[in-house]
Amino acid sequence: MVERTQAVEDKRRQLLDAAVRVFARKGFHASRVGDIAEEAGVAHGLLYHYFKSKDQVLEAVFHENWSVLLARIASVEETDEPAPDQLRHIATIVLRTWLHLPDVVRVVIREFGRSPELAERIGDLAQPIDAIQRVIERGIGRGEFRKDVDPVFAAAVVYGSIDELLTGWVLGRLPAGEDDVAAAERTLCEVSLLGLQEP
Amino acid sequence: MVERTQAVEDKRRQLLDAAVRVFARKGFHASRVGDIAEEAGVAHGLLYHYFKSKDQVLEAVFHENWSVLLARIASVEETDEPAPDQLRHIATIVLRTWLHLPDVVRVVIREFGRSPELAERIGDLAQPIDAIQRVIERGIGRGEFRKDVDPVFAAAVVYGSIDELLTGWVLGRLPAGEDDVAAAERTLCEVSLLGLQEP
Amino acid sequence: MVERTQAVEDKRRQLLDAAVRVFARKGFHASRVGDIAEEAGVAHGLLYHYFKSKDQVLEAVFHENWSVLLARIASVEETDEPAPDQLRHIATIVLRTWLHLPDVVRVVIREFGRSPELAERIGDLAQPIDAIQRVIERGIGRGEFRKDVDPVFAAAVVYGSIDELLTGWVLGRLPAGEDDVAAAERTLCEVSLLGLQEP
Amino acid sequence: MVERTQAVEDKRRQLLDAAVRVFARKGFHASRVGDIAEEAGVAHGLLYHYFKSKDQVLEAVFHENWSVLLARIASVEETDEPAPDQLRHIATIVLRTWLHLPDVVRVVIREFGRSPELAERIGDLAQPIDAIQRVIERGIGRGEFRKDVDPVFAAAVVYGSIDELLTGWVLGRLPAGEDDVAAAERTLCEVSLLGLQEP
DNA sequence: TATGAATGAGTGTTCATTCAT
DNA sequence: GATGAATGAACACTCATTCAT
Repeated sequence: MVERTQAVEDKRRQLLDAAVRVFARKGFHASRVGDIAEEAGVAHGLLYHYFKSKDQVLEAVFHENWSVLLARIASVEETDEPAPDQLRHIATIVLRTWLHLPDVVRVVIREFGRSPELAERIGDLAQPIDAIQRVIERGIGRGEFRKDVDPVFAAAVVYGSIDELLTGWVLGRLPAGEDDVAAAERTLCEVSLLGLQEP
Repeated sequence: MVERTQAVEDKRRQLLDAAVRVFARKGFHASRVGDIAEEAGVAHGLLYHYFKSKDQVLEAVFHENWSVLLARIASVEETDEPAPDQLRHIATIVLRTWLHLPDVVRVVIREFGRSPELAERIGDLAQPIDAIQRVIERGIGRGEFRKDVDPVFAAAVVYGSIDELLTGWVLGRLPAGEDDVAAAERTLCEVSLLGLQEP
Repeated sequence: MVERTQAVEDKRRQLLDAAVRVFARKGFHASRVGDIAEEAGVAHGLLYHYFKSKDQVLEAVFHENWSVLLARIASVEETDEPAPDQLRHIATIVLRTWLHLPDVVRVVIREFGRSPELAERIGDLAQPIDAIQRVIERGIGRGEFRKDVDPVFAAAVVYGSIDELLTGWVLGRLPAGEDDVAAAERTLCEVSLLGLQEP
Repeated sequence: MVERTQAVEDKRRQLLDAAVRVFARKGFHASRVGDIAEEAGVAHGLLYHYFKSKDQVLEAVFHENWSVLLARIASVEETDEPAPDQLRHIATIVLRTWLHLPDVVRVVIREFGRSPELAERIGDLAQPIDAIQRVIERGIGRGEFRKDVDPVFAAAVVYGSIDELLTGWVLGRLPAGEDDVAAAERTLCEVSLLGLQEP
């Protein structure tokens, strides 16, 4: 029984991974249900045993891949590190995802984050921003960041920087090798973090 | 002849403005050609006298609205102001657009900037980033910015911040009134610019 | 303008008539939208300019063909003829439709009258029965029919007889020529009407 | 072996009864094979051990429920009662089925009797009509019915009345309690039978 | 016997685009 | 220029049926 459920779970995952690859390659709208099935090596009808609709596949891609990242961000928050270090860690976590799961990043960058419709269906979307905001607020409270910045806008500024680096890699307009990711990380921290700290 | 051209131009503009409103409201994919025509008060067939396709309407929306902004950014570059001031001005120009042309911003944020396909068709997309990069490079050269930041990534970081603020307004997750725009501007400059300058 | 509307109306009718023929031949469920379009000699997409859906075509078939018959039945009711004559006329009107519009009868018999779903969407369905019931009630009131029959059930009995004759013709289990229709009419009246009258 | 066959027969019956309930509730076309299996509490694949196809289930519903009724009608024919009494008995048998097996009646009324396709596959369909016709012919021969009615059409008329009463109950447009069935029976006999007899 | 994963043919509907008027 | 009827490619989704286990 457990094995059976396991097999089912494996197949689901197989479909989902195929979907990630296809969405990453062609974009969600241009991807047909048949493309996903073909990529997974199954008949397209099977997809509907595991997912309610093409839209739901996209949601699952998000939930079942991004949630890992969100959990790691949350665990950073629970640390008692100084706020600048926490921010640095969050940035690292997000940026390094590009190296581990480039296709997932491609899909997330392209399909999520700009669509009001998706944002409504998926509550988790803004979570990284919210986490950043909380860290900044804590940093201000502890005197680690200057008191005259608005945490709401500052969070957007920091998150936007991270997001844009990923976007640059996804769209191929930024160098995207391992060293480049490290360099981007450094630049990000130098600019955003120093900007947040007392001069 | 001139009148004729003027009338043609007017009608074209009328359709384009209708398209902006419709795209802003429903998103490009969910907008039907008939919706645009209806919004403009004409038959949908007429759209094809002025545009080759629905895609081309989207491109025109970009070119004919965003180009003004790009021109103003370019004119900032020609100034001999200090680099930090230039950056500040660029940020102001982009952010204030939210107050003047919110629908255009909605469309640009939602439809451009994440699509490799569009990016290929529209070369101008990255122009604000490029301008920012040039300003940063100039600033470094003049000793106004620190020498140890990578201008390429730094430009992405700065542009990402601007972009995310607009996105926050478009998606309604940031306060978007006139005062808020001013506050966002301030926060952006404090964080990004100070981060760029020598400590 | 009127001509234009006329042309549109004509085309709609052309589609509707094609639909009647196709539905009569294959039944509604087995008929594809493409069959109707092909029968009408147009592209299948055009059907959706005139009708909202395949279901709506079926409803239109009913409304725009059966309503004539219902009107004629209603006009019989307004006569001051004796009730038996009125019943006879109603029966004649319905039965003769087989000769004038056999395909319409085929569709009505096969698709309507047994489907609770359709009955809900189309209120007119029971109208012939209701008319018959009113005539019987009037006949009883005037002493033309015996007082001891229940008009509700009697109406069902009379209408059922008519309906079954049409069904017999549609299904080919009754002789269906012109003379046969006349003979059926006679039999129907002899049996049902005499049964209703005082012995 | 007998036990095995019995168990098999039981399961088959269990599926068939489930099918009757489901078809009665949603209609044949709207019923999925999975619905039947779910109603029976088994996996849908199992259905194909007992029936060749969904269509065949419907046929079995008919044969294995309606045949009882046909047998009883046949036994009435073998009686040497007067023809009017025989007709009365046939009517009673059919109408009372509504009280005993309402779901079967629902399915039979809705799915059989109007479909040429089914009529071809199931020869028994017209049997009640044929029986009625034979009784009428016998009645005419014995002088119990008038000689001037056409037995073919008269049979249709009588059967149509019965059929319409059932339909009225199935569709909820006639009162359907026990007393109502009795009243309908009375009305039917008064109208149809008296109409058949010599005035 | 029983399960339910897997298949894939089948279809209604949408909508960008064309073009006769 | 302006209209909107006409076209037809494209596509998500359903579901009866099969079959390995």
